[in-house]
Amino acid sequence: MSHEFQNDADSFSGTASAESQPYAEKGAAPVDGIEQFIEQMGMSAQADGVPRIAGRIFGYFILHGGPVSFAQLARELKVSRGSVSTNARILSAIGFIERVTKPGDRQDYYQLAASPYLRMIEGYLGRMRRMQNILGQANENIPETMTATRARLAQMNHFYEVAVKSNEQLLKELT
Amino acid sequence: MSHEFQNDADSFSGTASAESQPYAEKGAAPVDGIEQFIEQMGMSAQADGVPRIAGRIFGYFILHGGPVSFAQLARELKVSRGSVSTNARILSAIGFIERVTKPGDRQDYYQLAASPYLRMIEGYLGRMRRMQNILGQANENIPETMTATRARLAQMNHFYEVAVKSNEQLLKELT
DNA sequence: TACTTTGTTTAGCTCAAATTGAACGAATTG
DNA sequence: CAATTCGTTCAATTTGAGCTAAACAAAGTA
Repeated sequence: MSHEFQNDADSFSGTASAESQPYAEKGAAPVDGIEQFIEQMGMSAQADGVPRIAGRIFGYFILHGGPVSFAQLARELKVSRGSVSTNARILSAIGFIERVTKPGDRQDYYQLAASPYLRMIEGYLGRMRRMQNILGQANENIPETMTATRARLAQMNHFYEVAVKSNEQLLKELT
Repeated sequence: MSHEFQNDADSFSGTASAESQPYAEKGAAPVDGIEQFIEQMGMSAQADGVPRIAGRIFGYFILHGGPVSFAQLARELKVSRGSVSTNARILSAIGFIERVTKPGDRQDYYQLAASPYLRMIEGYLGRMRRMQNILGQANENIPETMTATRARLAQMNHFYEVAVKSNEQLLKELT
């Protein structure tokens, strides 16, 4: 096995090994670091406008890393297959996780992407450039006569230019 | 007047000066750069998980800058006083706008804050530190034996450390 | 004191997005 | 070919948040 996750290599919670469920029972509060982390990632995601389940899945992969089957995700996170389907697709579209195949296994497997954090920065950059776009339009459409307004827009644009450069730099550093 | 906004110094849309309403009539699409910018800021905010009206108010202030009365905001953006109340409070809590008073005037006035963009970065920093917090907890609660997991968490933490430093640097640059 | 103006708060409506569950099609296996 | 298994999709439900309108409190003004 490529990772040393618990004695049960296929599962956090040992669902496969019968009765004992050290955490994640019912709708109870997180009972240990694992559950807690996953849950916090969910909350965090939600706060950032991302579906909570996507956050939980991402959290799960940060902890687990290695290839995890679609079914296992649904089982361990206790969500419907539908949710796993959509949210895993979201995550892999962003580039946080990626699909992998196991020869002779029909199931879908996912694993943590190589550098999910770079994608995070790329996300920021995307939003900033979108803002610069809006500013560009404003610059075209707002009359010359409104000099103070145009000055503020220019200032705002300047901010984004510096910020974009800074994050591009950061991206390089982390590569 | 401290700003050269249209001939009507108190209003974008000249509501005060009777019938003409060059833009912003009914629920119609934006008809010029001003309206368009405000609306795009609203959409942008919404996409970032911020109430749309907060975004529109912020957009309004980027364009207008100067002290604007509470009532005027509600009137020109065509939103309820309740919405103005809550959203202006949000924006001033973040530090994007600030309340000012006019002697002998009971109304609330708001104006664009001195450096709203710095606050934006501070916002990023806050979220990143919150993530580092979560990672700190995980580091405490996750058993030593799960070395690969802990390695991934450490890597994640490293990312945030670098990112935080980078943004602190950016903050300095812009000050 | 009655009346107006101003901002906040609260209850309720609306709307969008998340999540589920079931139906479905594709692939596999017996 | 039946019977499973798997992932996607779609309809329905739930949830939550934004927004409004109305009630309200505070602070003038007549």
